[in-house]
Amino acid sequence: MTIKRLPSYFRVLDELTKEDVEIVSSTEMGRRTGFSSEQIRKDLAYFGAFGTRGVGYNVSVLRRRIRSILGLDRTLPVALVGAGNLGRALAHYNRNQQQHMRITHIFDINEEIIDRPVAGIQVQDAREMGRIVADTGIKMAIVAVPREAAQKTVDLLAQSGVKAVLNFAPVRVDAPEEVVVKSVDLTSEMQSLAYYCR
Amino acid sequence: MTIKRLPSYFRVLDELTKEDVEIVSSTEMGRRTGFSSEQIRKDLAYFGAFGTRGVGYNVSVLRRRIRSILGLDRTLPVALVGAGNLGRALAHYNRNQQQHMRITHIFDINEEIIDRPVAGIQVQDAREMGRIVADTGIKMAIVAVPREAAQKTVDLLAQSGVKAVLNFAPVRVDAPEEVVVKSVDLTSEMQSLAYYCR
DNA sequence: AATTGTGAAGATCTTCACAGCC
DNA sequence: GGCTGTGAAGATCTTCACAATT
Repeated sequence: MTIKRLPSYFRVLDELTKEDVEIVSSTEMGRRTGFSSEQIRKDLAYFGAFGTRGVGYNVSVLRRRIRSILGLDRTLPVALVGAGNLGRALAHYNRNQQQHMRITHIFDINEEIIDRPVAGIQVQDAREMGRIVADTGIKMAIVAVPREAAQKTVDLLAQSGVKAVLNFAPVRVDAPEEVVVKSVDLTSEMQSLAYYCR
Repeated sequence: MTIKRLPSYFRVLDELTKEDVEIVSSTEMGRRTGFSSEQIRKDLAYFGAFGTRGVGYNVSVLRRRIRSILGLDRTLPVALVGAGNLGRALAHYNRNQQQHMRITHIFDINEEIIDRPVAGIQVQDAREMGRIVADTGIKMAIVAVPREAAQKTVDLLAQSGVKAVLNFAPVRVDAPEEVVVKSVDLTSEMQSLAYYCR
């Protein structure tokens, strides 16, 4: 709900920081994010009132606050499971993007790519994943394995202490209540868009 | 709303077809998709009643009906714009997946990859995109360009007759009312998941 | 004068509950 | 007896409208 929109606000606040803007109104944030100004005020008020009536929001204060709410004030280590086409693309993408979260471990079962580097990270044997993830205390994982392997992968990750999973396998996966799974199914997205192509 | 869920139903119906199941209840569909049975019945009833009371839904009839609603009874040609890491991964992914929609054109502005093949398709010069998309009547496009180029890319696609866009650039893009844009922002997805990692 | 924060109204989406049909 | 189709109730999400504050 609100959490889903915070990253948009965060991105806009980054833009505004680069533009040396110090104060921003909910209306201007709305113009840049596509959400309504009331929505934005409600969202921000939900975590405590950060604005000044008659003035607006202090960009740097609000940015830091959202960063802290999202837990991005410390760089978050991420495990990537599956180094096929999609997994490798995600690894490269992540390397070129962010500082707030970084893929630090990559796992696969394919003998041919184990020990080889992908985006500067050595691929590790997926059979050791449980131990390594638990030992390093990794809390977030990206699953880019074939659909048949997805449920077992998520089971193992959950068991190893992972709290959030971004799943790219086109299948529904169950997880214990304390683990959040967000699925991105590219085939489904495209199929639903096909509806609008007549 | 309903449209978003149809691809899940479609996938389950494919599974059931492979398992030689002829009749399925909304309860069983719910078990497999994670949606409630009432939800599923409402969704299906919205497009006309396909079930038989006391019995269930005929798998092959329902599958064909959903395929037709989504417009996937003819293979849909798709243009991919941007052949960087992500674009190339999407091209390979699409080649290995589906028959219902196929990437038939790839465009980029990088001279070094124009005319080279990606996933068996020759990359074309993005400066010719408008003409080619309009001439071939392509209605769906995947945008995997840098954020700075996203809005102009969508503008050109919309102008060339595209009706649906799957956008991977991490930025809000505006489009005319008759064009549907669905954005998948991997950074945003990960950032909102970070919230659950404490 | 401008802009936030928020209760109330409105819209949308989901679940409940059961009549209707096989 | 079992399952669909659906109006009504409930829940959730969004917008409206305005008092509070600078």
